[in-house]
Amino acid sequence: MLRTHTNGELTKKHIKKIVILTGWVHRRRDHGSLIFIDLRDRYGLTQCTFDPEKDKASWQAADVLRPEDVVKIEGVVVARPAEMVNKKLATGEIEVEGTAIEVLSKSATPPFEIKAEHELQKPVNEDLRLQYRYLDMRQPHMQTNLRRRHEMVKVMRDYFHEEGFLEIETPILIKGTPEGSREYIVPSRLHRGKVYVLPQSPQQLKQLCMVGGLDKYFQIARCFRDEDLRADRQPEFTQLDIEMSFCEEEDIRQIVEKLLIKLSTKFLPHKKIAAVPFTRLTWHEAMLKYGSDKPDLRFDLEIVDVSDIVRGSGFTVFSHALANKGVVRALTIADGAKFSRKEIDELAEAAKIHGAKGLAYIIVADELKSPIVKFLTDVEQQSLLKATGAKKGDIIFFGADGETVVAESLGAVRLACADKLGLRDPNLLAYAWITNFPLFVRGEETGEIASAHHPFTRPRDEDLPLLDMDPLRVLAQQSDIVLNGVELGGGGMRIHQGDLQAKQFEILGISSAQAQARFGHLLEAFRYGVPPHGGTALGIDRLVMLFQEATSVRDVIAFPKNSRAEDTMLGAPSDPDPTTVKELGISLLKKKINA
RNA sequence: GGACCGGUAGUUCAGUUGGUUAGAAUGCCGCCCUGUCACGGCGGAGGUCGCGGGUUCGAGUCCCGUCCGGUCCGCCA
Repeated sequence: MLRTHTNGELTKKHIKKIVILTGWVHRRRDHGSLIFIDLRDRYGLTQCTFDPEKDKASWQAADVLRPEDVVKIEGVVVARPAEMVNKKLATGEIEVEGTAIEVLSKSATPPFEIKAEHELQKPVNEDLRLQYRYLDMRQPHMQTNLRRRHEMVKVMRDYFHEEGFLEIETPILIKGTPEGSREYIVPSRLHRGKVYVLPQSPQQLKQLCMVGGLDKYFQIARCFRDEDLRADRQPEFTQLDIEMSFCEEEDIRQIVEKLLIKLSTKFLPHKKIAAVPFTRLTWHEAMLKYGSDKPDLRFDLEIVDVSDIVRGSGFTVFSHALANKGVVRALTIADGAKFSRKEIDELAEAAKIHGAKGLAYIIVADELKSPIVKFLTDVEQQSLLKATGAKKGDIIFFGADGETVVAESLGAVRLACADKLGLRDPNLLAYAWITNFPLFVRGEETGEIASAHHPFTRPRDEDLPLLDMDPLRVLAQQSDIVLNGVELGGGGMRIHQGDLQAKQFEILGISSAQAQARFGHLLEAFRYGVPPHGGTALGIDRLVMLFQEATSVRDVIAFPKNSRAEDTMLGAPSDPDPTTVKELGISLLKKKINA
């Protein structure tokens, strides 16, 4: 190594030692004759001093150093006088009296300043950060995030190894299935006019690993989805993917729960896990009480159904919604009576984003204050107060519409109120299992039945008879794990019988010929002895994001894409090379589609 | 595909009711300074106010369009 020590390790123990340090010039403080250079690397900062009376040559070299120059500094470790100790630095008790400087690489003035951990910093524009990601990575929060990510993944690997899992790599070039999210395709030179597809998840391959007798599989798996992005969604992302044989759904939850507790106590010892074992809610309960399949359970604020109370109500918004097979639900916010008119309008906007036409409310004071109270009978008013448990000082919000709109809009109002009231405790880890997901949903646009998760999800055994009668009522052996209102991942039991799998394809409107074409490999594999199996996948980017209190997964990914799925640093995606396009036979692809 | 917020110096931002030469901090450059650590002092350079059009005697400011960035909805088996 070019250095004897890093910039984070010198202490009083090293005094009088001759050392060689390397790193970036973080800052230069020039006192006319005496010059201070803060030398920075991943490990910390070390102050180096250059005194013309002690060493003229190195002092002259220090005089022309600029921030971000990469240098090698030789010198002797000396104690700082007591009054000059810097308590903000791990190396603050010493400094290095420089005797020689070698400039390894000069730096141009960077487009933004690199700040140290203890320095105030305002974040610069993210597109600039992404364009100069290699500079942004020098910032302490990025260094911390990426280091913590590594440490968390290390814990996962060690954990699953100890639990008897094998880390198996599945291919990135695979075959597509038109089910599910949009896929990235990769044209093939050897097979002109044909394409590989990048996996949205290794789902089928890990199931085939179970057929292959690997028993317990895990992978830190890169997944690709060509969908629009969000703060917590990237087109390529990493999931902790696991699958096990001869298990039941509870075994999967146990293994994940144990890991999450381990990670939480190791990396967030100052935070409290809200409930161990983790809270469990059925999907129906979650949607009713919290208006979300990923509820933030750091606070209560529950929604109740009041349809029966206002069924005959003179308030037409309520009665019309109920007449149209909708529901009326109420969300009571303790201390919400203090909301201003403006705040209530903001909450109504939050409801409208999710399809609500408005947001009726009642403020509970000495009397009920509300634009709608005149439409409600005394009996209705008293029943509503009883059903909601609202007390003086509270506000009750109402949603009246189709069930989904009411749930989601009141769910959004619930979260917005929690923000306004500061109820989202940053030191609480509210993990929750959302269980018993529906197996199927009706597609909003197509009106056809579609898988809620994926077509390999196993129905609950007791719901098997419903498959023929009323498939939308079938619940799945499927649960999601949620942390503080963010979906970390989900999984459950898979179908391991060919006939049940075939039936499920049929319900999904996939003909046996189509099923054979798309999933023939799976159906064929299911003929040769399949262990009952199940598994799950956790979003590693999201998990690290939450642990680091980052506001975006981009802050825990070394080289993320921007919100338009571009890498502005590399300039990807880019125009293809014409020769390559010819070789790949992309025009053939077009012809095939037109044919 | 849609809604909202933003785009002014390298960076982070301010810019009043439309009014003279568009400011601050920081960074950058130069000079001074031997104990600073976000060093300090003095001086300097640095701007197509995203772009195009319009209204006006006059536009960073108002209007229309457009591009770019971000957040959200749709979408994400």
